Amino acid sequence: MKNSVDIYTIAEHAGVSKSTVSRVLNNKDDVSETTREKVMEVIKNLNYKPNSSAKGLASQRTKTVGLVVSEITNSFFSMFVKGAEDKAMEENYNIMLANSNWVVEEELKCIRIFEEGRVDGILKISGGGDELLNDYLNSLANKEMPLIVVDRKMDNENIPKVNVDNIDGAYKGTKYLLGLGHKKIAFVKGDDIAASDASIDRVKGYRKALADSNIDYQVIEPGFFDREDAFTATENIIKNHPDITAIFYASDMMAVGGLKALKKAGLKVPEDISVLGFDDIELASIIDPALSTLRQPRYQMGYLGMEKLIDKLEGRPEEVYGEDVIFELELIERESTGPVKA
Amino acid sequence: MKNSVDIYTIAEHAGVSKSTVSRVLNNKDDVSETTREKVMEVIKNLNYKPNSSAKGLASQRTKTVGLVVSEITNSFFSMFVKGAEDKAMEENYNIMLANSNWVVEEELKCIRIFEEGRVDGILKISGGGDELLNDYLNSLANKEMPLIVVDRKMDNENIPKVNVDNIDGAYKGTKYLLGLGHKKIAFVKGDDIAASDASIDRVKGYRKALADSNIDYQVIEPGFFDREDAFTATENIIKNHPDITAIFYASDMMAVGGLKALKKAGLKVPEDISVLGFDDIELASIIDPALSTLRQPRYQMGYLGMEKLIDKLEGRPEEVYGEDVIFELELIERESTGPVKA
DNA sequence: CTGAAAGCGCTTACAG
DNA sequence: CTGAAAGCGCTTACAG
Repeated sequence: MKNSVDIYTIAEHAGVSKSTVSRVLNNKDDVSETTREKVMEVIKNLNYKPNSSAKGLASQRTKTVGLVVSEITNSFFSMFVKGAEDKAMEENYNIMLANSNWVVEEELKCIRIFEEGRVDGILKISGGGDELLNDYLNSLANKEMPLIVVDRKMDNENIPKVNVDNIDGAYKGTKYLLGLGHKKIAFVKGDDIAASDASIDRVKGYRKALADSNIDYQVIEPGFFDREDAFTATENIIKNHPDITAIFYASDMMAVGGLKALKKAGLKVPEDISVLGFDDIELASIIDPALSTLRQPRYQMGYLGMEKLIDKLEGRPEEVYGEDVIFELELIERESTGPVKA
Repeated sequence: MKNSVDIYTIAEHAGVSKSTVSRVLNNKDDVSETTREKVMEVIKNLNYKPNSSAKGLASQRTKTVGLVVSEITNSFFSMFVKGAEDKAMEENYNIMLANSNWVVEEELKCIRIFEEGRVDGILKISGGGDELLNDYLNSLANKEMPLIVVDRKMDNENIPKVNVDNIDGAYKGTKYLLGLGHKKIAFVKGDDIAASDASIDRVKGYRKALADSNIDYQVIEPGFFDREDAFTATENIIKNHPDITAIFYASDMMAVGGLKALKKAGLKVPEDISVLGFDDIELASIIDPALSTLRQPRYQMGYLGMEKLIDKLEGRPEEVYGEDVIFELELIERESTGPVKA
């Protein structure tokens, strides 16, 4: 069962000891230039590939991180993954992928497997707001396993977070609509129970902006972050509040459902009614009319989350990764919003 | 540097030897029921987690497979990943993810890392048609590393493949349009150089269907599998061939670009012109009008690819995984196609 | 059904 | 700057 070419083979061919080979492999600086070159040449000639299990066992580090995502099929999430992946590649870390499909049990299962020394740390992206899971994550973080959480609130100071300011984002969006002259603005919220208080915070931002402008009028319909539910929510809104001139959706996907309902009702966007989304998913710029929205820098968030994790794993000072980072949402104006009708 | 609780700790507490602990851990059948229970209990009590590096080193197997994808952000590809992931989970295999971003060098880099004993086998999804890469894959397959290729042609009998019958799919689509009474059908092809001969084969299918129906009329425009290029291609088609009544796009994403061009030109779909896509990406059913298309069973393809790989890794008989599997495309009728105008 | 022993391929103090 | 030796935490014939 012996591997054909291992570190010992290299040592023999180069006329040195295994220790020395290991040193050049790991770029230790206390090796003479001539030995290093000699060893490198043998490595190249014999096409030697270090065995990562052996390395992992001996060094107690695997140079791989675990990535937990709720749903990789959704480009909203895969954009985080891509950012994280790119950073990992840069730093020569590998990624172990776990797709939880929104199922808490699966998420736990994945994390447990990660704990089997397969992984030096874990990057968790979004995910449900389950209590059981939270407890587990907390216990993890307080123990030995480095953990970073992206796109999600967590009440644990030991877990560095990368997130977005949802209150401010919704505030900004509402203010923008107000600035366009809209006075009757409906809000289609997501799912109150869902992850990261995203929907709750967005509702807060909407309300705050209205209050700051002394506007009493407010209509909030639940769309559950679902396209079809948002379709229904939109039908309800235009039926019950025909005087409304703008609808702000807590996600682009819901806005897309809304657009369809509006079209069905014969309402033109943005001439008759303005539509504002949230997230800036790829679809937002593809759909017709292109959606105005609040952009969430998902690639950067994933990238930064991975950067923090690796900083931690590499033992860099806590100042560089310990602080939470909260990104702002950027307003993207496209075709679905316009000034209120005179 | 010793781990607090290892197999030896368990052995001590249970009053047995490490060998026995290892046996129950690996579900060997030659352990008495009483010892097994005793050991299991200790394992549970001490919350023991086996160290996968040690396991990997000793057993020469990591129970993880490498997944190479071109672009995880694209839901077309992530659907394969999800299928593969689900199957891996079922079989208790882990997934190491590598996103090549379409860059051949990165793809090679990923595969090389996988070779460092991190991975028992590789599942390659789509990807470019580079010669260098092909050679490398061939050399891999002929050596020790199990490899399965999904959504891609490869001239190597030692590499089991899971693919789709593109010629037949395009044939079917064209026949469908013909059946609707269309006689002047344009085809927007993809990228001749791209992976898997997908575009080339689809063009073949289109031509074959026309030939079988004794129709000489044929118009082929390149759209490079790109939305914007397809937009331009569509403008060219309607300008140069105003008598055309249907356009068949080699991908849904191109069809979406086409829809936009058609709308801009004031043409109604499907009243004035029918539009048929290829792939059945999520967007196809979201867009308005919903796209008729040929469905590629990506989830199943990913799932089956992983199944084959694991069958191979588990040493199951070659009959169960050695054969290539070619799926048919399924015609999905939605709103963008209709009978030709009288 | 169970244990002792060798070994998987590396890293890492320690000594020189 | 380099080598010998111990050790990382498992698995796996081998023997009984």
